[in-house]
Amino acid sequence: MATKVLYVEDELFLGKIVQESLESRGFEVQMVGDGAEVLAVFENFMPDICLLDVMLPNRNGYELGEDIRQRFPTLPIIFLTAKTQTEDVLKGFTSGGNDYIRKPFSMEELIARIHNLLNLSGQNPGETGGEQNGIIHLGKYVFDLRKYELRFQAQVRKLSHREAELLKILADHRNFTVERKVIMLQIWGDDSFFNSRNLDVYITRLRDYLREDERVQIITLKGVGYQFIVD
Amino acid sequence: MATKVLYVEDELFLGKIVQESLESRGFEVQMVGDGAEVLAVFENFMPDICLLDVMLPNRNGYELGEDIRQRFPTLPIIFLTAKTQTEDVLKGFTSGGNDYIRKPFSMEELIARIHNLLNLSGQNPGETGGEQNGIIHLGKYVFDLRKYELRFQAQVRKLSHREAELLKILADHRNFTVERKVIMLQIWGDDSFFNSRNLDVYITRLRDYLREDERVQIITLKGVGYQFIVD
DNA sequence: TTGATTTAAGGTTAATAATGGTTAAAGACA
DNA sequence: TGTCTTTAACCATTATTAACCTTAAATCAA
Repeated sequence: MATKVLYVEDELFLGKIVQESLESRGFEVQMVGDGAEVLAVFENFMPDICLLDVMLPNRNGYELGEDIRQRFPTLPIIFLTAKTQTEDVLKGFTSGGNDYIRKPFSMEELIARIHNLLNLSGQNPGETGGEQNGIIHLGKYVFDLRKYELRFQAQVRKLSHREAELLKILADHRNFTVERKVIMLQIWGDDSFFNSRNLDVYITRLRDYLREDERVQIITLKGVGYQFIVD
Repeated sequence: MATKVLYVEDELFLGKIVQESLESRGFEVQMVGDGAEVLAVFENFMPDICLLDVMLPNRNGYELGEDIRQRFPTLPIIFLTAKTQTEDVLKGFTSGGNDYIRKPFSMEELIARIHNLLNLSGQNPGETGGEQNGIIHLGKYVFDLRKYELRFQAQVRKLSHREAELLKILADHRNFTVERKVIMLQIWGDDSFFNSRNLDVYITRLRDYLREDERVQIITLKGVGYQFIVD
């Protein structure tokens, strides 16, 4: 499922360029030219993230941001500010959005910031952590489900079947508790393994593989199971 | 008015468990065991959200999802996928639902995702204080619920599962009274522990951990419970 | 009513039990 | 053979129990 972007922009020419550029990267973009129409759009387009130009014809972008924030408290918002905006306005908006970008901006920067925000609010649904075509983003790591590869920067580590199974289960439930017995049943499917130390061995290995990014952690809930934390 | 959930599930045993669990949290649940009957149900039960098992006897859950989506474009849909589902099927469903959860899932996760999609705010009562993204500020301390970390200035203390559970209960009720038996039931869930000194041991530990800021205190109400005071 | 005494609840610390972590070696499989 | 999985042995951490100590409320005597 593509990440949905609501993009509020009155300069249609710039808007089209940004929209197409985002779409070419796999985002689903809904562009709105008039600030007054925005809240109506939410009726049939629930975005994963909002991009708001602060200079809008009918309403101030910051006000709009506050309205959105009130209705959807966890929805990430990025403000786009013209470089003529004064610092005072910037200061004033500290309450509102999650990020802002000065125009003119590069698409690289915009996309990086979108990814950043979507990865940070880790409890959003599904692919917020980034699953697409069997690719799961886990902090600075990339886990390729099909190839059983765990990539970090330039290095690629081939995972074994068991390693991959376990990592997949953890990743599927990231930021939630997975009971030990659930993992056991899913991987070994057998009660007789319940006193084996097998799972522990693989947990140790994954922790070792994931050591480079401390925002990725496997937390033990003794007597219960594990929690795979990904910021 | 209770949130209405339409739950399509052919495994009746699992279904009953999930249904009762949801009902115990205040949801109104209509369970349907046969995919072919689903659209008829909408005649007299208009849900706020749909839970669809993708492996159904008469129809594919994804098809069903598309039908529902067509008739009710904004109705949130969560797919429940069995572990045997292949990745291809997952890829195929990109058009459909708003979220998916792999079986087996925890009720916590299911409920969190339902809340998330419906934008229902706090599933935990009493978090009016400074909680955001699982971060609770307690005087000069910062308690990270997800990472089980208690931070004070530069130092970070990893909490164990029990320590974190207890601190969370106290923090959720900060500046109010929590009865001893409430804590006991929530953490140990068992009357037989009522004469154990277990809770006292953990209270001692938390007091020790929280010693640095005297505006944070755990006060004993003898014969009743505790009061977690945070200025 | 006041202060001493009793008593039950909780505090503290150490010991024990249970669970998980780590590492290496043995077994299984291709 | 070489790689992956499992087992085993040992270590570390966490949870629970136990023993003993402290405190606050309740009771009782004057």
